[in-house]
Amino acid sequence: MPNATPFQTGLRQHRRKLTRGRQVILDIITQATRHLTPAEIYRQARDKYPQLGLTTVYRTLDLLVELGYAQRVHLEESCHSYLIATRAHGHHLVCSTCGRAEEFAECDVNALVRLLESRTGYAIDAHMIELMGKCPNCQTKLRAHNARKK
Amino acid sequence: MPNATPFQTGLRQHRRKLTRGRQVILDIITQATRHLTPAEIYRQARDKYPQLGLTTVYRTLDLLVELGYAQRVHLEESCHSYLIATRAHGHHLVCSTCGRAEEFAECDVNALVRLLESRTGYAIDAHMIELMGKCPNCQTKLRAHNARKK
DNA sequence: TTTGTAATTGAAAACGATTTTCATTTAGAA
DNA sequence: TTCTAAATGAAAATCGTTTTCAATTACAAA
Ligand SMILES: [Mn+2]
Ligand SMILES: [Mn+2]
Ligand SMILES: [Zn+2]
Ligand SMILES: [Zn+2]
Repeated sequence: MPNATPFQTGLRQHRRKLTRGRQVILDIITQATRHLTPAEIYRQARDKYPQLGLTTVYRTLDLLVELGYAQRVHLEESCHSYLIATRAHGHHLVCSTCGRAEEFAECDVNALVRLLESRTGYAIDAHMIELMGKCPNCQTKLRAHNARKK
Repeated sequence: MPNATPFQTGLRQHRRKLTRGRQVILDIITQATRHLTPAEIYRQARDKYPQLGLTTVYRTLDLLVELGYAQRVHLEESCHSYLIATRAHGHHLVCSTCGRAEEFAECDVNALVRLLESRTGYAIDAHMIELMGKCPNCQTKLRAHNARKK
């Protein structure tokens, strides 16, 4: 099997199949210079492959992320949770198990901002920094749970 | 008018009214140690104020964010756009006008992570960093547009 | 206190994004 | 070529959010 693409190889390793829809979708996000929503990808994909279903677009994007061929971008709008505001400029450290959150103000992005502005020409005016982990409580519970299981 | 709360004062300054629903919602997120979705807030609020509508919860949260009494947290799940993955560990600088994105790998969070781990006891295992700004193209267009308007 | 009015409300419907279901098709190993 | 697990598309269900609208309410002004 000569000339297998990395995508073909990756799929085979995970016992997944290469289909026309998957190839078309990967091609689209490969060529894009901007982030695309599932609906946008669906519209573009149907030009090349009209019978493609939107469901398959969602499933394929999940697969591409899982296999590392695509990544998600988080945008400002929609799908939020809310926390009381205690500082003007706050970022959060959120427990991925229970949702508990600690606020922090330290964020030293100036050096990074300057570097990227000169590299890309963008005028950077905002940033989003969030850290995820396990809170002390959840760590304790998890340890107890693991001990019991042993 | 003695003893006005900061919330009452803030509302009056913006010519908004203090209602029972608004007070209940602010109380809930004030007492919470975790982030809460609109649906979660709605459920809790109805214990204290059964006739409250979910619509009002959404409207109130927008208001609280606008006035600076609440802030939004972005979570891992739902509401994404997608980009091709070109690096194992990539963050993005996204143009807020056209959506164009540049990937970058520099992210120096180790010092921050250590500081916060010792301060909070969390075991930090992930982070989300995204920068927003205007790409060179959009800056040019914007400048041209402003010049024409003058 | 009463009045006037803009702000606010809740119910219902509309909306948009995402997921589930299920019968059918298909990629690719054997 | 055969066989089967994987994948598919259409439709319906589900979920979060917004819009609409007539009724209510907070509160400034009289
Ligand atoms: Mn910051
Ligand atoms: Mn990083
Ligand atoms: Zn926790
Ligand atoms: Zn742009």
